Order: sequence, then structure tokens, then C-alpha cells
Amino acid sequence: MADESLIGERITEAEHAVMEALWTRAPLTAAEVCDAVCEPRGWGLATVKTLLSRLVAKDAVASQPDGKRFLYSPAIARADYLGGESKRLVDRLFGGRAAPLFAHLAEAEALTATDLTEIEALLKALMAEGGR
Amino acid sequence: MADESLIGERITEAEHAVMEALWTRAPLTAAEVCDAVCEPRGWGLATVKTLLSRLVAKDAVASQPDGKRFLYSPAIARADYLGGESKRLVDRLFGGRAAPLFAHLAEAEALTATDLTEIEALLKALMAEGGR
DNA sequence: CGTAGTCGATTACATATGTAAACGCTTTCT
DNA sequence: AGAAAGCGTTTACATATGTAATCGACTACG
Repeated sequence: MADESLIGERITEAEHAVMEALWTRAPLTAAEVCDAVCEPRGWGLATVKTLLSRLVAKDAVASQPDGKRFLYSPAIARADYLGGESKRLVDRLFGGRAAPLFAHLAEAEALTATDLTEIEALLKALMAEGGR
Repeated sequence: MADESLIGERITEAEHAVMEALWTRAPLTAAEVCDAVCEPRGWGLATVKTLLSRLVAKDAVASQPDGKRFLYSPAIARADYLGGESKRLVDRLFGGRAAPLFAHLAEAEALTATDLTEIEALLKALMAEGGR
């Protein structure tokens, strides 16, 4: 049923930036996460530490002791998070139907030619599989 | 560039419920909006009034005096809102690429057979138009 | 051995959001 | 006329979120 029980509490936008860093490379120390996200966001190390704590509290990130400090790793898969968030949007805005989302993206000119080609391929695969 | 200048401030989830009511039928009085949304959400009329005020402050809803009370109408188009939100998600989670979103929805089993058929049709139309 | 640096944990504080009660004005019964 | 009801506005308050400063423990250098 692909439920979201794994993703108990919502991950906020700021927290998401930290998750992305950890999904890119893990495990990382708080300082290393900061190296990856503080610069573009204008954050201080303290902010990253807070976000990491909150993520650990939400069981979205796991921490393992490494001598004095901690090493942080994602505790949820990126694909699960992205799938869950995508589904949330589709449910919230389009009553669970993906086709209207697609139509609105098209209208918002958010679809590149590459997107179209790739989606076409995905579609073909899905329809073949669906008929399985 | 299809910018979101029309949608200055973000519309929250609770506010969105009110917008949906107004997009469905407008203009409506506060009480009528409540009739449409209070029941399923377990809200009181006071809550709807607050949300309407905030939406008016955000220029997402327009109010016109009607004798004693006000009539409320959407000041932004539903399509613009949906397109904007969709684009936000795609930008935030997928770096602006729609294809991965589509892939994740597929993986999250959020695509119905109907969706696939409709998207296929949309795709065909878009690719034809794109080649124009 | 003490002191400075480094960590995570705790606390802080502003703004956003959800949810509503209180207030003040006007209209409408009685 | 006075009370009740209906409206929008103002105020309220809890939780969530963004963004940090501070604290207490420990380590490493001098």
C-alpha cells in the first residue's frame, strides 16, 4: 500500500535542504552539512544543528556517534520523500488525479521538451506494465 | 515569463479550502463559505471569517459590499494558483524538471489508468503543438 | 593543569498558521 | 424603544517554522 508510515512528521522546506545534503553524501557531520548548505542559504552552523536535531527527532535522520561528534545519515529514502510529497500535492490540489497536475504544468510552461520526451517513455513503459 | 506576481503571498492549506469554495461558486457571503467548508473541516464561522480576512489582505480574494454584509470572490484564477503551486513543487523537489515528478508519482502508485490515458492525450497534443 | 575550542543539547525569539472568542456596529423583530 | 441577531474587525492563543545564541561537557593544546 506504499503508506507514509515511514514519514511520520512533515519535513519542512529548511529541513529539506539538509536532507538533500545527506542524500547527496552521507554520513556527514553537522559541520559538513553546513559546508554543503550554509553558504547558499546564508545560514549559520547553529541553524544546521537545530535542523539536524529536529530531523533526528522526526526520525528522518539517524545519528551515530563517532568519537566526540555525531555522523548523520538519512533515515528515509529520497524516493519515498519525493513520492510522498508529490502525492500530497496531487491529493491536496487535484483530488488525487495526476492528469490535471500535468495539464497545469503544461500551461505554466513548466514542461521542457526533454520532459515531454522522458514522460512519453515513462508512459509507454507504464502502460505496457499496467496491461501486464 | 508567467511570473507569480499575481500571487504575492502564499496561500496556506486552510485558506486554500476557502478558495476552493469561492472557485466553485462566487460571490459568496462568509456564511455561505462556511456552509461549504465548515462541516467537513470542523470549523466554526469565526474561522472562516478570519481566513477570508487574511485572503483579502493577501489580495487573493476580493470583497464587495452588498448592503450590510460583504460578498467575496476569488481575485486570482484557480488555474494560476494550481499552476503556481505545481511549479513550486517541481522547482523545490525536482529542480524544475517535471519528468522526475512524473516518475515518482508512478512509483508511489498515484497514477490511475485514467490518468495515464489522459496524460497520453495531453502529451500528444503538446508535442504536436511544440513542434509548431 | 588550565584554558580555548568544539559538540550536541537547551533555550530563545520572531513570524506564520490554525482556530477561534470578543467587540462594536447595525438592522430587525417585538 | 429595546433586545436579539448578524456582520466585519480586532484580539487571542497554541503550534509550527526559521534562525540562531547560549550552555555544559569534553578535548586538545600550551
